[in-house]
Amino acid sequence: MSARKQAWLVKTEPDVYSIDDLARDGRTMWDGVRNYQARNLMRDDMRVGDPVLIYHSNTDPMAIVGLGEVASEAYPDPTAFDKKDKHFDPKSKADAPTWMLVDIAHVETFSVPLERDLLKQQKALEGMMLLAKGSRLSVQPVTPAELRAVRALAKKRAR
DNA sequence: GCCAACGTTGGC
DNA sequence: GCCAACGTTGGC
Repeated sequence: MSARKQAWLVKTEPDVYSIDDLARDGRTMWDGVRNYQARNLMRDDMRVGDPVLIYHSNTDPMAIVGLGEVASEAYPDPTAFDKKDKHFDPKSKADAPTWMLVDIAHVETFSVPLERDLLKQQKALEGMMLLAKGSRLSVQPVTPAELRAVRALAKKRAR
């Protein structure tokens, strides 16, 4: 028996890539992450099949909008090698890639987005990294209790 | 639009 | 190695 899967949360700006885009694509390279801590989590700690909450940041309303799952092992982020890409990084070399990513697959879109204000009201989510002041990490671990609370909330709010 | 929090860069 | 300056994230 495998250990309980680690759960995650990833942020995305819906203007750039939304849960609807993910639903349409089925799965996608989670590219463009340029933060070492976030990279390390994807590279070292994510496992295929881990659940991933999808969060819309920098938008109105900000909300957890659905669930995905890790769909690949980590591999080099090709956008780092592409001069024309916004996330091009001349320091990342093909034989020693700086930036790694995983694929994320769509699992479900919550019928009602779980807005940040609502999340903040949940006792069970008090310690959630997402809700901490100044928390900017775009790939973050989620505890089993937090995942359970979010899924329960999604079910309760479903219509 | 503002700005706090945080990460990175570069001069020394 | 320190730290000031700068850039970015992202909530408000």
